[in-house]
Amino acid sequence: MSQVSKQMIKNLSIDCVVFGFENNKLELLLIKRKSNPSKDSWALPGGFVLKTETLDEAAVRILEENSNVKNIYLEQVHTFSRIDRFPLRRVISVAYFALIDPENHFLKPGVDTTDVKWFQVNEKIEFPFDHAEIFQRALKRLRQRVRTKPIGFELLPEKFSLTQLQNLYECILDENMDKRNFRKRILSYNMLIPLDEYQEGVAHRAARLYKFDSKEYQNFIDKGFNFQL
Amino acid sequence: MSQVSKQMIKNLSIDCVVFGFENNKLELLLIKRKSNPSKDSWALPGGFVLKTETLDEAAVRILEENSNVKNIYLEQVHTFSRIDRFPLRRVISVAYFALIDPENHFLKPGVDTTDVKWFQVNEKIEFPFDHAEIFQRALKRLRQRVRTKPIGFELLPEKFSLTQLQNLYECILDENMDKRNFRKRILSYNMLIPLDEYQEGVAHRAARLYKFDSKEYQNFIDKGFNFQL
DNA sequence: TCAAAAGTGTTTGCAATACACCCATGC
DNA sequence: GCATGGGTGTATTGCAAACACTTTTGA
Repeated sequence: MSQVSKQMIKNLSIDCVVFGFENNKLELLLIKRKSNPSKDSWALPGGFVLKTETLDEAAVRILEENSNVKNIYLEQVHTFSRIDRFPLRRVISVAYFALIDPENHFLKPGVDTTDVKWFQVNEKIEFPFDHAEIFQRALKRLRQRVRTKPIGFELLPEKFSLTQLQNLYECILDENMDKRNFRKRILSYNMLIPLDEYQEGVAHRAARLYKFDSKEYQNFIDKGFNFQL
Repeated sequence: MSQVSKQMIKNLSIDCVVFGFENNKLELLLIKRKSNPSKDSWALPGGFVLKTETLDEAAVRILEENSNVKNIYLEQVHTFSRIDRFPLRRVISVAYFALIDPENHFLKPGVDTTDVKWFQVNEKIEFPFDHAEIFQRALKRLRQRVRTKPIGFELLPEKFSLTQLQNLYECILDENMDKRNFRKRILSYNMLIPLDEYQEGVAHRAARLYKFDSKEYQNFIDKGFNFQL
């Protein structure tokens, strides 16, 4: 521990806003803090940057240490610097955001964590510190992202129905979309590969499943597009 | 100086990417460094954050101290953290960007600065440290900004012609636009107030001058729009 | 009268929207 | 056979794009 703290940059931390999608709801990954300040409250996974790593590297490490979530892409959002944002001393925090499929990640509390859990984004969450602000900022980024880059690959299971994808968009943007127009648009990108597989065990006509064409998907990540409603 | 350095957060700095528009060219404000490292090279105005200020406050202070440019709006862009980005020790730097009208700001070198000057963005600039990367990131942000929010108020004189405004857009995006379509589009926002004033002393038909309707301008800043070509 | 930039409208095509009914499945 | 969600096509509208000539002014 003394060795670890020697390497830490004590005034610089990372907070991770990790979004998931499950049961047709947008979710957020939170950890329960083992120690003070704000012991026992549910907070964004976070920690201090080490002298030997970049911020991107720190974000990946910290998320894994807190929650066991690994091998994901984290993107820097904003750096928060309110003077009293952390009660013990001046700490500036760099926020990262990520999208993952909850099904694919086994959660395990880390060293300074007593629990890790998914929360629905639309339930009221009492955040400690300035985490409410950080979360809002990340959500805003997500909403902007969904309009300009394809999304879903990271949030959905490998095989999914168009309705699932539409639900994801509707959850993120918090608005309803026309089914026919949505399908027309999303299929026109040629980013989805229709499979010869269908939903099973549902009490209605089974939906066709699709997967992403990762080449085309990547292509649109690079080029961007303009997805309206 | 010892008092000042006591207050400094020595591992956290700000770098400012300040854009201007003059003679139909997009410009960048650089300072000439008085001391090592990279003494005498032209660099982004920067400095260290104080313990008593937020990042936004630091950016404003640092830009003024470096260049005398004041009373402007600076927006956070990204935080840079390459481990060897600063040669003397580990320093993380938060980049800010701003848009100003060069005519409205009298430049004056600051304490650690021997000179301040506008450079054209399309000339090759040899940046020290990771300033090339920071600059590129800010330019990208500017290009994205120009598509989604009105721009120009901060970069142009109070009264300007539509051609000037179009030139600004063309410089930022580095592409040519159709004059009629540009005018149609920009006027349709009802963001410009036509004046009963015209260019003077030009060897051709004098262009009508306009100014921004600051209420509508602000409205579009808040709502955003989608400006294509 | 010439050069140089200002100013102005119309047509065309594509893409966004709105909209309603039949289909397959499990119970 | 009914409830549940899956799946499909067309007509309309509005916006983006392409495009060329006349006007004004100073030199």
